[in-house]
Amino acid sequence: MSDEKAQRKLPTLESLVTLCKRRGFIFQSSEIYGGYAGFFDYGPLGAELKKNIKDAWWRAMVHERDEIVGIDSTIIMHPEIWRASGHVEGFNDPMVDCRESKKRYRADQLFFSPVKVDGNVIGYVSVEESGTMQAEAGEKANELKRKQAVQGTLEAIELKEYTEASPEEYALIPSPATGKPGSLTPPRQFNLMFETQVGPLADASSKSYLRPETAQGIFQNFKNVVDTGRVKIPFGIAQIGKAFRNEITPRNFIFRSREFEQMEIEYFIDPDEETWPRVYQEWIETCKQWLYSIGIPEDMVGEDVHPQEKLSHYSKGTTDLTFTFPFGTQELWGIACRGNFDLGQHQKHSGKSMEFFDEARKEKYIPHVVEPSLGVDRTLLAVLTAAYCEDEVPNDKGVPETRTVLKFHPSIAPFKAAVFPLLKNKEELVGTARELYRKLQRRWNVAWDVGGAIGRRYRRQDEIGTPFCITIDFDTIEKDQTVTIRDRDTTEQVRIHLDEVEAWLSERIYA
RNA sequence: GCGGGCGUAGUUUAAUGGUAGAACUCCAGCCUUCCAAGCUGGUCGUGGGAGUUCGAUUCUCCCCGCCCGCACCA
Repeated sequence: MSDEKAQRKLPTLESLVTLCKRRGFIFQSSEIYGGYAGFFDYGPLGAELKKNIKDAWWRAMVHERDEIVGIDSTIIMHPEIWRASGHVEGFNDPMVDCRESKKRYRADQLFFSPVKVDGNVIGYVSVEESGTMQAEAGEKANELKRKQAVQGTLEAIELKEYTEASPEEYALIPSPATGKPGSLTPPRQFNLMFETQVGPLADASSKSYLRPETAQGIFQNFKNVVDTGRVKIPFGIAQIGKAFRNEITPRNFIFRSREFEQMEIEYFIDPDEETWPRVYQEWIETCKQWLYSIGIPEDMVGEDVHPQEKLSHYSKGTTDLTFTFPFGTQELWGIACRGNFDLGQHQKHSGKSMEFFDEARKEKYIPHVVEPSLGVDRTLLAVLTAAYCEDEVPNDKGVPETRTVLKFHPSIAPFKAAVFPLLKNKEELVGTARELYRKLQRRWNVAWDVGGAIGRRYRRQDEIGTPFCITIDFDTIEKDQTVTIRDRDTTEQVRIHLDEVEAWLSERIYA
């Protein structure tokens, strides 16, 4: 496995961006107006690919499972939902910049204290939040006293959050990085939720938000699904939809954008302590298997288990499935055990019971939840990264030429097959090819190409990841009704009878 | 948000204070019996805005976007 990984040649991000533009997968949004950072549009092929990924997920997670149902909730929801979920608070981290060291701190993780000697303030110290920050601050205070050669008794350091500093103190508090006062900015708000207003009057009471995650649409409908969906614990609710985050720095193409699409499941389970670890592990495995099923190689997928101390207070465990992107190994799929935090919060804020009556146990409880959360755009980028391949194929003169191929799994390829008449100026070839094309089109998205030499058409299809190219030649119409089917990855051809094409494709597309 | 670099057609690139040129791609036609062949023709460009100038793609400023690093990522 590690050998395979070492040999795998990752494409550069640039080569992916260029190909996506050239072949109509992904365009920068608002390009004719100079672009708009953090927003991307999907072109004809990208839209197909994205839809195929979503369909594959929905089929595997909803249709092929008895205990998961789907919903489709609104993007704009009651603003109280975001207070209950913690996003109004948590998405509003005040940040502090150090002008000198160019470092940035979260204001609630930066602490300061005046240094007092015999009741006189001789200066300030600051430290970053840590287990040893009290001792650290004490040392810095001692040093300050020594430097200033002040005599007297150093008073106890009382650390306070930087957010509690007064405007006058901002100028006196040193940066932890430089130790010099006056280089820190006041705390500034970074609101990561997009705001909007509902109704034509823009005032405080009309303020609303574009959802920063689809999950709350699920929690918010928990009672509705329980009351109407004939579900029993354990069961899941799935949703695919757009979400919006005002990222400070959108980067890495579609990896982190401001408008993106999520595929999320909230999987509701028994709150006892035995259930969640088992379900959690099952989900990690299920998610991995699904990634493999759409053609993502096992050696490009990793696990990042969050250490206990980094978990939020309500979380019992979080594991990220990671992927080796051109810009590094990054989070793809987050699987989190969120306990009953979300439903509990909504019960508290809405005043409506979120309890579930468990027939088997004859008791009521707020279910706990395991949340596998996956980004559609990130998955698409992972698929592109894994599929991109440059190899060498001899041209008609036998000279090797570079060939760019997207080796998509047939089930998600934008076109499942392409149909060509060998020559476009022979009516019989074109007519027969057209018939086959029409027939296959009823079942799949199929490409049609008559332009230029046959080799060019093959290469074009290679670049957009069409797994099979079917060519109608003179044998088809004059001899035995056979066609050639050329394989994208090997460039090898087989001849099969015209009537067998559909079954032949079907076997390989759904394999 | 900070620092650095960059911005000429879809792509790669040339040139200039005075008509922006090419190759490949793409489109059309001819030709072509299986891997980007050939011939003919065609479309498409100086990121946007101000300023200096008789004249700016070129010089200056602002904005936008992209890339790299830092920071951020509930």
